[in-house]
Amino acid sequence: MLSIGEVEQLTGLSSRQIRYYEKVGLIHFQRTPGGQRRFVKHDIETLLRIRQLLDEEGDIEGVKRRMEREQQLGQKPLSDQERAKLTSLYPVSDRPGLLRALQGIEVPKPKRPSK
DNA sequence: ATTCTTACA
DNA sequence: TGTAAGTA
Repeated sequence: MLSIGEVEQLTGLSSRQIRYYEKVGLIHFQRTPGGQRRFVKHDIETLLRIRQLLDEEGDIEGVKRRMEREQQLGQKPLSDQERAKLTSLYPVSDRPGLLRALQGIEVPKPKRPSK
């Protein structure tokens, strides 16, 4: 599971935007007992999708309508091509890491110097 | 050090 | 949307 800080770093979205999308009901996240948000692969995809739709639609309502319609039609797994497009719309700090995260590969996090 | 919510130049 | 404030 990823923290909001890691998701910011990974997607280039601000924590403000992430929390706002949740606030308006476009997405919801799991919470730790302490109330902190926890993110999984699918959340990353959805967050990037929201930003993409927001650009196309202009407002939150437009995004909501399109997301509802997609739900009714059923979601399909992202192709490598769609993944590439989704991650190249905006600058991200670690695109290779983002691509791996979207494919479910564990992204190594900087840890304590063990040597 | 991080994250969370609320409020506002 | 950014950011400051006061917590957990």
